This record gives sequence, structure tokens and C-alpha cells, in this order.
Amino acid sequence: MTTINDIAKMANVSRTTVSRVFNNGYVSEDVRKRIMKIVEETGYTPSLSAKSLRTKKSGVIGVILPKISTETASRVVSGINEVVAKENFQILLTDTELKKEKEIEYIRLLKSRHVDGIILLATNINADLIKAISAADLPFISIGQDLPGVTSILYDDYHAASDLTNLLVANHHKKIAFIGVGEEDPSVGRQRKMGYLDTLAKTNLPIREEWIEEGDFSIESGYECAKKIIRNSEKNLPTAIFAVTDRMAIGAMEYLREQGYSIPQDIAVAGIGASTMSKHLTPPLTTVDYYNKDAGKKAAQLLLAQMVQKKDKEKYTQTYRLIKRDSV
Amino acid sequence: MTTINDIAKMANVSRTTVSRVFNNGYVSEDVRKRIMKIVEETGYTPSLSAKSLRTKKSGVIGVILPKISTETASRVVSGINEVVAKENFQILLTDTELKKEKEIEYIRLLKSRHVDGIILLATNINADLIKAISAADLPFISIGQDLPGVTSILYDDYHAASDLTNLLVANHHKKIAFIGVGEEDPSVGRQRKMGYLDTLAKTNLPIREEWIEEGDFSIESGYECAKKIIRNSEKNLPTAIFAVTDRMAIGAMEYLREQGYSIPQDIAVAGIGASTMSKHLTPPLTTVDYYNKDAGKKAAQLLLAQMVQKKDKEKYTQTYRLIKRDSV
DNA sequence: AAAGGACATGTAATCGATTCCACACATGTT
DNA sequence: AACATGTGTGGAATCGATTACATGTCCTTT
Repeated sequence: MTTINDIAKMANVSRTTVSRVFNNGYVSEDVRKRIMKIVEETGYTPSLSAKSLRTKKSGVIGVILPKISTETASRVVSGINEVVAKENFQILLTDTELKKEKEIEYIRLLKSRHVDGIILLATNINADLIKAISAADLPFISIGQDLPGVTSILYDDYHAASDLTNLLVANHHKKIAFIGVGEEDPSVGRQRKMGYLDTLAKTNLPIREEWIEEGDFSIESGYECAKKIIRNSEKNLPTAIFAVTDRMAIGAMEYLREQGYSIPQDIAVAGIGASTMSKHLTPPLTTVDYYNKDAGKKAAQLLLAQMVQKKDKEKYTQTYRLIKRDSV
Repeated sequence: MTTINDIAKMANVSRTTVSRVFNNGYVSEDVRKRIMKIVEETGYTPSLSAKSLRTKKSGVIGVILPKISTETASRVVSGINEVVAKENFQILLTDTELKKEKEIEYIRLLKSRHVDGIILLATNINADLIKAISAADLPFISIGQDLPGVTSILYDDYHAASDLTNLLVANHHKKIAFIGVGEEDPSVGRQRKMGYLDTLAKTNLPIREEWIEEGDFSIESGYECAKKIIRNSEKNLPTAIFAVTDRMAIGAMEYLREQGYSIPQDIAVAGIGASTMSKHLTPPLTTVDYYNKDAGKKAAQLLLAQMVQKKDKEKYTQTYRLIKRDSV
């Protein structure tokens, strides 16, 4: 591996001068050319570890995901990358596999790797996490959960859920079932459920326990929840099922189809997430587009801005869009 | 930021000793405890830039993707991560946006970042790329393309395509259309097409130009290709369409459905990739599972092995699995 | 003609770790 | 008693860059 010293020797200059060639200092045209020629010949590229050690900047931003291979995650990462790559940053990826402790562990790790900032796709909120974030003392953005004291990009879960419920109501559904997730996830678990419940309450529609089930984000759990709902309410079937994610909605559709219910005539289904799949199902699924990629872009922009100058911690709420399709 | 020197001072030892605590050198139980206590109190974590500068190892492996937000990519990355995370490596992600030059650029960049190895999800082969790889002189794995002189993990595109074609033939299809991609991509563009063509030739089935179209991986291009095929062969419609990716197959299905053809009665459709979606389409799509995640794992294992000790460049062919579903 | 400024380059300290070598002491071996 | 061996610690060089400061030209200005 050739170093700056090798180049300096070969060009008969000091390494200071070589460094200046790369950092826009005073260098005569003459010397600059001589050095560049040698650089090209040797294929020299400066060691970024050394540079990072000296400058305290790495040109890397850390991204913490709950799970790599989900469509949401890959859209967000793609958005982040689109923005940061333009500024010649790279992404260091970590995956918590949905384990809370790992979030904190990775924040520490990323800090010791001298990343210039961190974006966290958050799935929960807890005091230790907040503490770890503030201890890291780095530009930090949370996506998806409102972390106190942290710049957060939020989806409007409450209103998305209530709009969707209202859409079902507008389509003459009076008996609306719900497939949710656990409340450890404040946004998906709690906010979306509140949106659903409040809307039913406001429109004086019945809320029945046997119409409400809790899954774990997976297609299979959507299937199981639908099964429970149907079985537990044989005499009083709902006419619509609202699942808080597309995947669970898909599982529900599958069960309904297996049981011979037709969608939406017998039972309507709606989800959230605007997965690619949702458009190509039969019938196409009514859902909510959260513009995940834009959320990633926005997060990256805010992060870059914070790196230049400390900002007050703010909250940004993303827009969303109802996509009405034939499943309702 | 606290450094090793701070810790050393606070513990009244030399920084050598502090370093030894983290690197399993001789340290008395007494001193080790004293140091660890201070480490905990201060939240000290060693600077990995400094460490990397000194040791020439970074604990980071570079991954070069053609496009981040595709299901294939995210499965592979997930597999890679699963393996390397266990050894405390992280992934540095780069996205070429399908631009050849960027592959080379990123190889250089990753090199200067002192990554310990690189995994490339390859989409093409060219001399400059090979040169750049050998110049980098790093443990290197290619996934998806057979790069000369580079350890490669290959999908068996030729046989997967010919098996799939044979499956169509076995289902009494004699007029089989094909939606492919450009031959710049040797694996998807060339091998899969060869598998298709050779099988037709061997079984004495007709190969007709108007049944062969070329898309660009997207769902829309699948739709357009299907449209062209149907329009160009009105008097002699194929009874099956083989698309080399699931996404293009989905586009084709969409067009066929719009035009009132029923699948598979009028025209059968098959794809490759075993996308999550394929299972939930109506009808479910016949496809080939390439076990992308396993490919990622395998790549990571080989890379880790190469990092320990240089190995001969080898070629590994992944197994695949035909998934026969109702679209055929 | 002396002073000041712009330009070009070099010297040396520094970033935060690792690691070779030396040294001190205690214990075991012959 | 002399020597080897094992254990625990520190000194100092080193990795490859950046950067404050110093130095030396050459030109312009007054």
C-alpha cells in the first residue's frame, strides 16, 4: 500500500505538499502536476483511517435498522443513500434484529467508529435508549418514533389510521375489525390503534373485543388474526378488517379467500404501507403510502444540516396518502 | 471524547497497560479491575480509526449493490449481515445505481477506507472491473456473475431457465414466449436466455422472434413486453410466457389480465426470483427460488475465510428450487 | 531601498491506538 | 548460589494523514 510518504519521496517534495494537493492549499501548477502523475501511476488513495483519526470526521453515517430485509427499511435506506452519496458519504449498516439492547450497543459502536451521524429506524422508546443517544453526542435522527430530545421524522400514524377507518365508514362499513401489533411500538402499536378506536367512537360504531387481534407484523400472523376474528364472531361477522400493516392485511386476505369470503363484497380489507405487493394483489389492496423513501431523504438532509451546525431538536411529520383500491 | 491516555492517567498506569486490558495481554487482576471501573464510568470506547490505522484492520466489510431497494439485494445483505455480525463486523453499503464506473470507484473507495473485504453483487463483467478488483488486493467475493480470477458465488441461471422451460413443456406448452434483459448482464441476460433457447431447440419447439422481447427488470417493462408479444403475434399467440424475473412476470400478468386472458388457461406465466409477492398473486406465480439469503451467507463465510488465509479463487454454484404454482 | 504581502514549500507536532523491547520482581530449577 | 522462567508494567516507535508555524522567494508599493 503506497502512502503519502511514498508519494512525497517519489515527487521529491514533503508530504505536506502532497497533502495540500488533495486539500486545496497553495501548490504550484508545476508540482501539482508532478504529484498527480505519480498518484495516478501508483493508484494512491489517502488512508481514510489516518485522515479520520486526525480530522475527527469519517465521511460515514451510521444507520440502525430493526431488520434489514423489509421493504420499509430498504426504501428508507435507499432514500438516505441517495442524499448522502451526493456528498460522498457512505452508510454503515447495522441490524438490531428487533432487540432493544442492540440499539444501544450499536449507538456506542458507531460512536467509536467515528461516524459523523446516526439515523435510527426506531421501533420503541425507552429511557436507556434516550440516554445512550444523548451520551453519544452526535447528530442524530430518529425515524418513525417520537424520541424526546431527538430530532424525529414521524409518520402521522394517528391520522392515517383514522382516515383509513373513515374511508371504510364512508364505504358503508359499520362493523370494522382491527389487526394491530403490541404497544411496545408506540407508533404502529399505539397511535394506529388510537386512530381506529377514536374514529369508531366518534362515528358511534361498535367496538368489539372479538374484532380486535394483535399480530407481529408477519403475513402469517395476519392470517392467524383473521382466523381468530372470524371464528370468535361467527354470529356477528365484521364487514371490514383494518390491518395496521400491508403484510398482515395480506395474511388476512389469504385466510378470507381460503374460507370462501369474497373481498370486498363479503369482507373488505385495508392495510398500511403501500408495499409494492399491495398494488398487484387480487383485489388490489387499499392502503396508505407513507413515502418511506422521502422520509429517508429528509432524515439524511436533516442529518447533514446538523453536522454543519447544531440545530434545535425538531419534529417533522411526513405527509401520507390514502390509496383507495378495490379491496374496500 | 475520552481517550486511552485519559484512562491511563486516571488509573495511574501507562496506556500500554490499558491497551492490554482490551487485547488480552498480561494484566494483573487488580489493575484490570481498576481500569475497567474507570472505563465504565467514563463510557470510554477505543477509537476504531486509531486502531484501524495501526492494525490495518477495520472490522468493516464493503458491500457494493447495483440498487439498494430490491428484494434480491436486501435478502443478500441480510444474509451477509447475519454471518458477519456474529464476528463483530459491520457492513459499509454502497449503491452503484447500475452504473459500471461506480463499481470501480467504490472498490477504490472501500480500499482507502481499509475495509477488510468486499462483496460485490455483480451485474456485468468488464476488463476494467477485473483490473480494479485485482488492484485492490483485498479478499473479494462476487455474487451473481462469474468474474475471472475472483471467487464467485453463482446462481445456476442456465439450468434454472432450462428447468423452468421444461416445466412449461411438461405442462403441454408448445408455444413459449420469452421476456429477457440485455446481454450486458451475462447471467440474467445471456445464461437464462440460453437455457430457454437450448431447451426449445432440444425439444423441437418453435423459436419465434416475435415471441422474444427484452425488458429492463421493471414491472412496467414486463407489461410492455407482454403487450408487444401479444400484439406482434395475433395470429399465432404463445400459450406461455417465461419472464426472467418475477417483476417482469408480474407486469406481464397484469397486461394479460387487462386484456381478458385468463392465467394459466389461456396463457401461462412463469418468472424467476421467488419474490415474496409471487406467492400472493392471483394466481400464485410459478418461479425459481435462488436462496438469495443463503448466497449472502455463503459469500460472507468465504470472505471471512479469505481474510484469515488467502485461498485459491473458486467458483461456487448455489442450488435453486423450482416452485410450481398455479400460474402454469 | 526598505517594507509588506502573496505565493510556495518544509518542519514538526498531533490524532489515539498497538506492539516491540526492556526492565523489575518473584518463583522455580539445578 | 546462579540461572532460567513467568508475570506484570512502562517507554517509545509507529501507523498515515493534517495543520499551525516557520522560512524563503519574488513582486509591488511607497
